[in-house]
Amino acid sequence: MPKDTFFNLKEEKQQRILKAALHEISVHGYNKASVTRIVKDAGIATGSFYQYFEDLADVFVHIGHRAVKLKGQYMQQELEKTRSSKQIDMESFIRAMYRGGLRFGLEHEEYFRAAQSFLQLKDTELYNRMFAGVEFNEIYIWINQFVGEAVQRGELQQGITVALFLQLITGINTTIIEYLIAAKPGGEMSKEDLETLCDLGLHILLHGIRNSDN
Amino acid sequence: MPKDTFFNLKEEKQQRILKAALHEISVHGYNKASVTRIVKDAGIATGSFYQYFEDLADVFVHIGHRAVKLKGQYMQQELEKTRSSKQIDMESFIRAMYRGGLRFGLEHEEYFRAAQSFLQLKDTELYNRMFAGVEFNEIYIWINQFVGEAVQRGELQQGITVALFLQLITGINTTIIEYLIAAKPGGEMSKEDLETLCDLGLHILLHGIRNSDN
Amino acid sequence: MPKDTFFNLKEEKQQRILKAALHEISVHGYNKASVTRIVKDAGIATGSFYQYFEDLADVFVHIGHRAVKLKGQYMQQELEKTRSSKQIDMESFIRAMYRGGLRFGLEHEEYFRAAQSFLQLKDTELYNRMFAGVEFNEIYIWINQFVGEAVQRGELQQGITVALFLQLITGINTTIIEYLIAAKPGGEMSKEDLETLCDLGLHILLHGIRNSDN
Amino acid sequence: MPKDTFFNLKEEKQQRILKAALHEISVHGYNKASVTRIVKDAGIATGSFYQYFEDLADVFVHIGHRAVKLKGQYMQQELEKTRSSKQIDMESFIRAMYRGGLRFGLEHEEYFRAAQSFLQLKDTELYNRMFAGVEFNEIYIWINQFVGEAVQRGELQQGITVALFLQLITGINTTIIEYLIAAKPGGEMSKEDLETLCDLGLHILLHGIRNSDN
DNA sequence: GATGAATGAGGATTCATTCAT
DNA sequence: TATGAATGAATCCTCATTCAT
Repeated sequence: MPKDTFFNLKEEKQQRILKAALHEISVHGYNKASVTRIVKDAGIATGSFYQYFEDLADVFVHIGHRAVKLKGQYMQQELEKTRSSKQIDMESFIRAMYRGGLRFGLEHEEYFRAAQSFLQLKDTELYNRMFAGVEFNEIYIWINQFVGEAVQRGELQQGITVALFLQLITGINTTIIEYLIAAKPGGEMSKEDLETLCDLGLHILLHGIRNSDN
Repeated sequence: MPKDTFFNLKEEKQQRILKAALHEISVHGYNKASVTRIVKDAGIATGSFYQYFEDLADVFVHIGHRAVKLKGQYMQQELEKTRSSKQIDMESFIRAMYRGGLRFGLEHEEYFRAAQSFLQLKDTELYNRMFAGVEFNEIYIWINQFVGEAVQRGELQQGITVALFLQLITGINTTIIEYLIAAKPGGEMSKEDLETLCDLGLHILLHGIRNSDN
Repeated sequence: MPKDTFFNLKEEKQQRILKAALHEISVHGYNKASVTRIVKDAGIATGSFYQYFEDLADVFVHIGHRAVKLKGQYMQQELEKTRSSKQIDMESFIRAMYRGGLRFGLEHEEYFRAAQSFLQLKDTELYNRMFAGVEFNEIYIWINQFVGEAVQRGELQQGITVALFLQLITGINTTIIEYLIAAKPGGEMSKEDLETLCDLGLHILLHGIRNSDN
Repeated sequence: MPKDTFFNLKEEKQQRILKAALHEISVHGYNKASVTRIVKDAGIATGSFYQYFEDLADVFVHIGHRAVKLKGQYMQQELEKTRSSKQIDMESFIRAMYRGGLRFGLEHEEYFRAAQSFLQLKDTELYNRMFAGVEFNEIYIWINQFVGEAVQRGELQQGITVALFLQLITGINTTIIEYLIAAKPGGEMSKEDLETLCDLGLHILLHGIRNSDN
């Protein structure tokens, strides 16, 4: 966790530094990220960096936590749009998870990239440090509960667990986001097409990849 | 591309070197891969390495190509199982793509890991070098054609392109493989459960994540 | 020399700071001593440190001076035990020098360690700064005079100068102290053995290392 | 221990590097020694240094071992001068130890300084690494045996152990050497005075510091 | 006087790549 | 062709010292 000295900084400076660090990971990945570039980008001295953070891993874990939290907020927002009715049905739930994840990825490409990089760390000590306790965030607890019950009631395909459920949604999510990002540079995809594409992922989650109208 | 000197080596030595390089990427990821470790593992001199390859990227691109080719073979095999009838229907096709990819990942975990690492490189010069021309492999040409036609006939969900179609299959594939690999150490999953899980991915591709029997 | 600001501090705070600095040198040696650790240990701010002292060397010189002065006091005390008779003979004198030094080292291990560290600095600018003027302390003036006269009267081995005389006593002293300190942890040496050992150094100074009874 | 790559170097280069490292320690002490200065002084690349040695400590341990060995040789030489008679008496033995140590210090001032620096490390892991096994050198085994027997026969002052015996000789030795080195710059001490001074230490070891003719 | 954030030169160490043998 | 020593820029990180508050 960042040291107190970091949190004592003026908000603007904190943001500047985090932005530089986030940018660094999103571009070079966690493994090739460089303190030197971060401090140059943030306009601070090398020594300062180490007065704010224990080491490189420290900032990254912090950024990871922010990413998880932020994505959680996006998902929560989407959930709230539907929660007018007390009971939330599975389809609405999946839609909220998916849409939240999608908006998060599209509106925060750098966080999305960083998160992708972190996921590569699987099985490392840092990965555990990063995601330890994360599942105990408000929203994630709720998700766990909801999906867990659905699994028990047999509302989901045989074999799906809570973990796998989320991974599948995230997987489709990621695929669509990557595709959209890749498409952007060459022609700025029309609003319509974008909308179609977003719905596509959701549709696949709900009905499979085939067009069953056929 | 590896230099001629590499291909002139005895088959066994070539394999030894590639195996070492593959192992290195699969363990440390492309970014942290080290020439030093590779040559030590392969039992060759540092200098020799540079007589076989332009540089580190060179081996990696080569390995990437092998991975793509190998995966293509797995998919082809699956296709051939169904191709008894001249006409192949969409469901059989999807099943073949999916099963091929799944078997590839499970039987060649190191290639799978390496490939995951390469996918992280998106937008880099190396990524382009790696995947340039790949789509012109025999099987991939055929896939392109088949899917292309299906898209035009509207057999797939609105908005799906050839590229996206493959990415989606690969995405689900990857999610399932990761899940299986992660599950292994803690309890050796029964044959049955494994089978169920494999089918699950396929089912999702075909019918969505919900249990529509409900 | 410490700045006035230092001497204006409450006695207790001065002591706290000096104690921290002394501890630091005694543990890490002059070369690896760290301002950071000192201020943390003393419970003051980094900036304060530089309001009290010119720099790190400044505290150290100060501590060195205190060590010299303190050791002088121990020697003086021992001298006074014998000075009942106006005339002090050479043997009594040597005994006093030796015993004073020994007690100083054993009762103030940290000062002893620090002093050892300082002696390593020979030929450096700091060393000169440290020991410049030291010989003009009350007791040292007297010693100089006494030994000087003894040298002139030929009461000491040919070739001995005042400086060498003191260095030799200190040398034996140090050897014995180091030996005692090293012996402590493994078995708590009996009072008797300790006494024997202390006398041993003195005996060597007076009669050589051999047992001349033989 | 230095790596093979180091010992494979041309003798001249090995010497150049060791000389640079030795010089570095003798001037700055072990604690402030800098790889950068060493490589610059030796005229090699930073990277090369780490192809020869594990790390800084590695060279230093090596140099320490050389110092111990070299000093042993000096003592052995002196012993051999006397060993015409089969039996060697205690006085001749002490003289040999003392003279050997003295010549070593005077003819190899840098090794002497380095050794002084190493002795400061007492109680550190490096110290143990440095001196582990050293006592098992040919000459030191012999010394141990000889002194051990003398102690048992009561030929030495009550309370002296083998370890203490050597420390005392070394202590006097060091004092004299330091004094001589300090005296040099201001006037190059006459051959005679130097001789006198050397004998002085020996005399003290044998008969104490007083002139007992008086 | 007191504080503690800011600084940046300097520390050890790594590693892809070259090159002489 | 095979070798492995040589290179040096780049890595992360430390720490005495300054300075604005």
